[in-house]
Amino acid sequence: MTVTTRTAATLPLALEWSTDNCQVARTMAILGERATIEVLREVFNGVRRFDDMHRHSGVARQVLSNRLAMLVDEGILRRVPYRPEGARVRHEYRPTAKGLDLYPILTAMADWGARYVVGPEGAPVEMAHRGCGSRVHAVLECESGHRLDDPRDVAPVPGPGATRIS
Amino acid sequence: MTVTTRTAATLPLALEWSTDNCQVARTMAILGERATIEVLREVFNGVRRFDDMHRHSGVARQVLSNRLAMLVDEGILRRVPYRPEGARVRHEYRPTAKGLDLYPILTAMADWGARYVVGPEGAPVEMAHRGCGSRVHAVLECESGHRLDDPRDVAPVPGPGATRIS
DNA sequence: CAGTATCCGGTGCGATACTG
DNA sequence: CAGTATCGCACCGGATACTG
Repeated sequence: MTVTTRTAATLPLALEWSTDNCQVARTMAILGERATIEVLREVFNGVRRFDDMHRHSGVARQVLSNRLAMLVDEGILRRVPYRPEGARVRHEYRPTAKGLDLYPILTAMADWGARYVVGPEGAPVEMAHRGCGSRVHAVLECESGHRLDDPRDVAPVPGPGATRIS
Repeated sequence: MTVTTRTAATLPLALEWSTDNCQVARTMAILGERATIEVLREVFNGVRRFDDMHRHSGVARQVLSNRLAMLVDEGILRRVPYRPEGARVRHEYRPTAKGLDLYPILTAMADWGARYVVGPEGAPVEMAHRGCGSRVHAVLECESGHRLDDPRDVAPVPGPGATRIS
């Protein structure tokens, strides 16, 4: 036994389970590149056209092009054609439902970052409730309705897609 | 005006605000590398010794060494010496409070990944409430007590650390 | 305005070998 | 067992130039 302590004896040990195809790692594989998170921030902030994103974020055009294509390919953004009056057709990038569902992830990162990685001047960005204007945070809740304020009450367990290691 | 639509007129336009030092990007800079998330998963799963992590995760020794040092340096993990009886002193890596506070991020990613990036066999990993065993999810809640089930009710706004552009 | 083509540098990561 | 040293490749990302 190499693992020293486990709080609950019913929780299986990680060493007995494969972590291949872990959905957290897969999610990070999509979001983890630096340019990707910059592109997403622009889109969620309402900046949706190529050149505006380029100027505002500073991401190189080639990289921006690559990331936008990848995010469209993943179904996180979609290209929407529109026509400014008197001009030819243009495209803008908007989040899909799958893209909007990234908000809990971005909010959780904004919360953690605000607490641990920003200086005394405060966080550059916050999440707000459109309805009432209050700040929004990501909180943990279990399906029995308990709210988990202490992260030590959480533990990863193998899901239905886990595979046992010999 | 290059931005096409905004739901609430009170929300400032992103183009007027610098996104430098955004805490989401900074957080991603720490967590975004592939090996980092693998290391964190091992630690949160209770695998805390170097060689166990190496064998179980498949991360190369040099990379594992680098990531562990970085995470200790960031205050997310700490090295804890211990002595198995009859052996010389060893070290294990444990999450700090700052590290445990990553749970909302990891849970939000597990939720999103389970919905969008895993096959029909189901998610390999889930989060559980130690107290009652129920599955744990990350939900959005505002400081006025509203629960936000629709991510379209969220909008990023400049925080106290934001700086106006010219 | 909205990209693509091409080149190049930095580095994340894997593999192998070595140390206390 | 728990790392460090070294090598090499792949790839992300920046800069410049070109196209419809």
